[in-house]
Amino acid sequence: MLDIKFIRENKDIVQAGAKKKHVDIDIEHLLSLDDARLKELKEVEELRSEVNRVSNDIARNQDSALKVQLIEEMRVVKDDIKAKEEKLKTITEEWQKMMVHVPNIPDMSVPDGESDEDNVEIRAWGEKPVFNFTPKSHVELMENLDMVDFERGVKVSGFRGYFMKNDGATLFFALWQYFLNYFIEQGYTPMIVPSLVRKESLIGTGMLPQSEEDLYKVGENEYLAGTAEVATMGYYMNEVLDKKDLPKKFISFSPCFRAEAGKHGKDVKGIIRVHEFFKIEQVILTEASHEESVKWHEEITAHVEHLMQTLKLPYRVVVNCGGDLGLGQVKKYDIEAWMPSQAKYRETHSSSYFHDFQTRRLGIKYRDDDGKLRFVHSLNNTACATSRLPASLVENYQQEDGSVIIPEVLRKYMGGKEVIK
RNA sequence: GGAGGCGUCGCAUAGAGGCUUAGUGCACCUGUCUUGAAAACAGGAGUGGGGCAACCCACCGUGAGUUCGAAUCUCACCGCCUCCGCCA
Repeated sequence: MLDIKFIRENKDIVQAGAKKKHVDIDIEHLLSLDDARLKELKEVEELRSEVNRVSNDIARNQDSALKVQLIEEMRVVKDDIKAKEEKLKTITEEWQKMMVHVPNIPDMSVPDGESDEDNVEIRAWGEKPVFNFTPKSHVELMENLDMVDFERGVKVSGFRGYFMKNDGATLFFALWQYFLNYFIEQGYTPMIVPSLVRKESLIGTGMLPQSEEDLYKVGENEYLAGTAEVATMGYYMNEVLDKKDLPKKFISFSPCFRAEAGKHGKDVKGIIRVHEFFKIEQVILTEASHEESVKWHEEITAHVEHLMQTLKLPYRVVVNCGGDLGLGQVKKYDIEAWMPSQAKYRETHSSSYFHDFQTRRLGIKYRDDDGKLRFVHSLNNTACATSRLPASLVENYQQEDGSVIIPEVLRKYMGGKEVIK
């Protein structure tokens, strides 16, 4: 959510930002709606003020005939208030509906473009492996090594269901351990967070109302979150933090659920696109400064790049174009790991910053040195998404006989094992 | 699941339709005093919104309602506590 005052003072910038994100919204109309809202608000407040004043007079006055007269007068004013309040409510609801659809303004450095096709590579790392045989897909490799069972996964869980087993299961655990330990060393607070969340955190993070179809709804008010970001951001909802405690750095683990509506034909095979997976997520809350946000954005991206390098997985970093940004995102990098069987990079991490877009909705503030309350800035980046990361890993580390070498850094978490065969 | 009790300004408490647009204590900020601090004394101080301003409006878990007037009464919801049951 943007501040209405900010929108008012920067309507051209906000409108241009929406255009860059390919979001269709009429800021001029929002502002005329706001004018109407303020006009009604003023009228209602003036009437309420009158009622307050006269009510006090009634209480203090001893003349009972005058009291009766005043009460009668107030009865009329009250009806007037009721009618005006009704009107104000209607306008305010329409205003709010529009406000939650106003996108955050993308950074100057975000390239123009419509979809992920238009994202721009800014750097690539690692030697893509050269095979003197045709590389197998992670599906074939994992099934042959009995690391995964899709058939029974579908039997039990439905479309896109899967069981991880044997070295497939321990590989997940190994990655979690390795990533978690690294981030704890970096001063992050480890958390296991709920996936079952109420609406507030989803609206607060900007997942609702736009992306309702991507979520599983499991109750009147409860949904299954698609990322640990949701509950982690909800953690400090409606709280005031101490500036000296900033930045807050969380490394959060949770199951993640994605309905993947409208993507039935995409990535049907394998564990690239599934309805249920696990994720370790970085979440940062920092003071309200663009420079701080940019600094942390580079840092949370660098952490992941470092880990990819220690795993010796070839990857590239792209800067997402305007059309591929979420509603609240100012700028986003995707880190894409090399998938030999597809001969292309696939997104494994997504690193973004939001300024105070999320925290304004969630009510997460801190008291600044000048004594003013400000909304903190928020950022997040994937640390480790299992299943996508292990899918890339087995493909890059495969050998001609179908076995998979375990990256050195993970071996200690897999009982010293060097090869899955 | 059953039965009771309770959600008040950072914390702790008072308040039970109009001397409460919320009192008191602790903590906090500013003075006086002091070499400095502590103590004492005096004053200040919540959040959001509107207005150039004086000032006005809203907020006592959330949302509806009764009333000229609601922290206070009614209803629903959310949460917490105690006991019982069930499960681990």
